[in-house]
Amino acid sequence: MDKGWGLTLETSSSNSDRAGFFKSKPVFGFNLSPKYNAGEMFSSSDEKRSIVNEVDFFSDKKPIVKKENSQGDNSIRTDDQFVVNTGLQLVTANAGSDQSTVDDGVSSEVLEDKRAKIQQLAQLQIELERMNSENQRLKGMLTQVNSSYSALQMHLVTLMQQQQQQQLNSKTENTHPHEVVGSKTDEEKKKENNGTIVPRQFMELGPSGSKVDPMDEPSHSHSSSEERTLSGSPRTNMELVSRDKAINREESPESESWAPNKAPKLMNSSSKPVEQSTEATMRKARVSVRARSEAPMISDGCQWRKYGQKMAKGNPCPRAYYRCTMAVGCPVRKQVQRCADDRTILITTYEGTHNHPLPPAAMAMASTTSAAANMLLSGSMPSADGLMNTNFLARAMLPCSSNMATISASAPFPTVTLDLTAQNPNAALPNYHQRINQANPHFQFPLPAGLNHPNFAASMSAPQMPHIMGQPLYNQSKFSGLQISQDNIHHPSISHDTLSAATAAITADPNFTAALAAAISSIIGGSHPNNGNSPMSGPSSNNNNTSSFPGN
DNA sequence: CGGATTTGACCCGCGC
DNA sequence: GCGCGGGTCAAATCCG
Repeated sequence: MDKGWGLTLETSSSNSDRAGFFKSKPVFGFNLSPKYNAGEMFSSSDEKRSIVNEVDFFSDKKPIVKKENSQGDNSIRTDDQFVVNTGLQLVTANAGSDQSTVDDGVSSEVLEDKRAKIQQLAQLQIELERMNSENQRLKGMLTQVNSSYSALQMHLVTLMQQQQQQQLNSKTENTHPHEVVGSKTDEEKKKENNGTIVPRQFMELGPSGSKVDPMDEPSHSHSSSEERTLSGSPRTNMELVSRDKAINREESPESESWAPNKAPKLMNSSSKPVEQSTEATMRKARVSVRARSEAPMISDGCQWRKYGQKMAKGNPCPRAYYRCTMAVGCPVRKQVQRCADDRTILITTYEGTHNHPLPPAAMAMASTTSAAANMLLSGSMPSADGLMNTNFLARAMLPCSSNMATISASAPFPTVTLDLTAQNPNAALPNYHQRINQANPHFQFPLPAGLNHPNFAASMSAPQMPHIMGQPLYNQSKFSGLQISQDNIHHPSISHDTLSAATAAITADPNFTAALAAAISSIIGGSHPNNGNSPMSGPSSNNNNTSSFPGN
């Protein structure tokens, strides 16, 4: 008979090393299921004894005590996740009372010993209750802090944007009060500026937003471009300016050829200048998703039309270009390319914001990319601010995440990279990707040991992004065939509720930082796999499983 | 026949 | 100025 009283807590999960303190379910490696079948916590014995069959450690109610003959090991099994091996051979809680059946052969010493053990058990029970309540309290505090933090961040970003806009407006008025909009070509502008490119502000919000976005109206591209060169923003970013020109070029024909409904938008532009300008800058921000998939394209709920394919330098796999066709003139595009080093990895880069209602299937992804773009805009403030804002995002995510998302706020495209492919991004990073990022100035966030991205800008983690994206990454049979190895998912069990909460958080919150942080927090809370009934499973007409995928 | 895809050409920015 | 590379266009082609 094992009289050892060492309380061994065996956990079959690694959750305990992952801030379990703040999780709703597992606390200290326990799954706080109200019912603990303690029938197995008693060692086998030939002796009949009254045993505690059920112990409700965490309920307000007293543990349920049943008299029952039972045999078992010394462990407490909890919802098939954790096993608490008590090493105890417990007898009834009121051992020695009339209701207990004690073997007459047991000595008084043994009885006292048992009483002591029972007291210890009770103390443990109380302690667990205390910890549970404390866990709940801390969890609530964390939630509150997160929300407050997000609100503060948003407020700060808004203030900075307003301030920037004020500066922009004042400078525009003071330095070029009589410029005629739309009267000069880019070439003329270059000549006027001695061929130099005048830096401009990344964001153009506020009253000056009455400027027409070049991507919305080709005929205004020059004027808009000119106004940008006149902006005289304190920010000196040649790349952004250059990129803007490229965008002007790209968008103008696009608007002519496949965006006939841009005219109404243009007419609204005067009434909603901010939206217009924001969309223009959205065009620059990108969200890149790296995921294992043998399908030609991950299904994200939107309809895409392929408009080009190019061989990219440094990657034998061609890069395919898609644009959203769910609405005429939708500016959203995406690039799909297989990783050069590991062709099972599919790199999908989203750019832009949808200008149309989205089906539920596409909401999560679209909101995420849109919000990411928003976030990156805030991270594109003048250098110090940009750094700070980007740190906001990472810091918002880091408390609950570990390693797999990257912010590259540097030009030419500020990009958020979500790596869903491996636990160790160092191993997963393709050289191609590294090359891209090596060219960029970057900074890095502190991450758990061994999980940093040495070549990425700001790293943060989102191995749970499949769920954040509302994408049925576990279900490849239905649409995309997207393969996410469970080995590569830190939290292989994500509940549908969690998914919903995460998706809702993102779709409801235009701010990527807050939304993503909330989503990750929610996901870290743990649960079980989505069975593939994700909203992402909606029909996507032409976007999937074609044989034309680059690299296939 | 209409829509989607393919693919060569083209444009533009950038670096040398 | 020239070449390279990324991105897009659009005619040709494919496909249901």
